[in-house]
Amino acid sequence: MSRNSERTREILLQAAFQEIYRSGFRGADMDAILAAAGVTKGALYYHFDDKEALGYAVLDEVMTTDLHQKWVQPLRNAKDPIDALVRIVQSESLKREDVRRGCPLLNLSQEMSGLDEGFRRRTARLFRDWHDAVAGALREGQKRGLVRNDIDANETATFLIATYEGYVVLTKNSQDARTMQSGQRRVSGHLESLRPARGRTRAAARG
Amino acid sequence: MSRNSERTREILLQAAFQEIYRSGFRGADMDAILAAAGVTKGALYYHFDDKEALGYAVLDEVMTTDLHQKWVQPLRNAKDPIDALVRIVQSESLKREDVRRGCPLLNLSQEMSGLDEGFRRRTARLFRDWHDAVAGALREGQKRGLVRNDIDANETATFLIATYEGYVVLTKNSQDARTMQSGQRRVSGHLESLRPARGRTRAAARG
DNA sequence: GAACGTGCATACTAATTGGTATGTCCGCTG
DNA sequence: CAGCGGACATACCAATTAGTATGCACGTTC
Repeated sequence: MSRNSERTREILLQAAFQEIYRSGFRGADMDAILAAAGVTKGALYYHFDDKEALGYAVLDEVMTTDLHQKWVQPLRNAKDPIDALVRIVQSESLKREDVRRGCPLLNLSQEMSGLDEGFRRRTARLFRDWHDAVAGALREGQKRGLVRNDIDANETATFLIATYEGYVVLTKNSQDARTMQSGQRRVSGHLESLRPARGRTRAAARG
Repeated sequence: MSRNSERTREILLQAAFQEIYRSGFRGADMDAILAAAGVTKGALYYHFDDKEALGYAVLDEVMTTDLHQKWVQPLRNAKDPIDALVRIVQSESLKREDVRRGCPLLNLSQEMSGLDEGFRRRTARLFRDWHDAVAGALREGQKRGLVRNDIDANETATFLIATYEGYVVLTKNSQDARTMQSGQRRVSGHLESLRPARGRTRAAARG
């Protein structure tokens, strides 16, 4: 039954993602993953060579998919990129559990990027995908006159992601959703400031 | 020999800080700390009850001191708070090793704040000290006409720290100092924009 | 100078945990 | 229907590592 095999693998990946999200990669307990997945070690080590390979697969498959669903796809062909960005930022969950656990990508990057080059390359790729989705949307908006032309799309995308993630970090620490709300207002406000000055002005000072 | 006792304790704290900075708290190897400190287990467990107590002491003493030296003291009685803030931001090390390891406080907060309330309270206290130092400097600058009055010192301080730390996170992941340089320009630029509009404004950020 | 407590060294314990070796069910193929 | 390999389950191993038990040097005190 090769079909159940794929299903088992997927269940393991999801369980591994949750466990890693809870405890970090090094703190993730293989037995806890197995218990959550409802399988045993034989199944896990049949599908994955070792813990590292499982972690890599979680990044390559689960977290890549989540990032694309949350950021890449909504920005691709968005009617107005700034509207779309504001919508995504405002949709950030403020539930206690989500606030306390923070951003899965940030967590994993922060924990592993200095220790394991395989993890670093993968998290870097996801951050780049994220950055490229935002920067591409901004550039597309510039072409269509929806975004000011005097800003650098790449630098602005990095700034937006840095600020956003910075607030996620502070919120995870304070465990106070108001920190994140403040961040949402700030980032949304900055996004609004990227709209072209309605009326005239096409050539502003280039920073 | 009570004097050597204090010295041993301090050496242990410094070694523990370095090891935790390298490997995280849970990844920190007690034996590695002992080797670096040049003492043995008897000494460590004489001064600290367990690993958790050692971690708490590192936060309460080593990291608190570092934060105060880098942020709190330079901002206390600074001639111009914005000048002082820009100076601190620009002084961030761009050396490969420092870039790769990121911010000690952020690392520890990120790793432990969701898992251990003792760690969370301590990192939250440090973030609050940091925030209060920045916000206090901004408020003092407002009183003295060196900072715009139409900004909220608390919200601005949180924004500055979030953005700064966000760039640190991205830099740690990309391992490219240019990311941090971009962040320094952005944060410095924002700091300059906080000066009161007085006649001509908009001093450019120093490259 | 003998007792004593501080400050530390050494050797050991025990639990956690990633990984392996082996067995087995079962559907498919020849 | 024989047997063969894919897809697991079970039991075990071995290394790491936080923590403990004990011993001892040495200066201080009475």
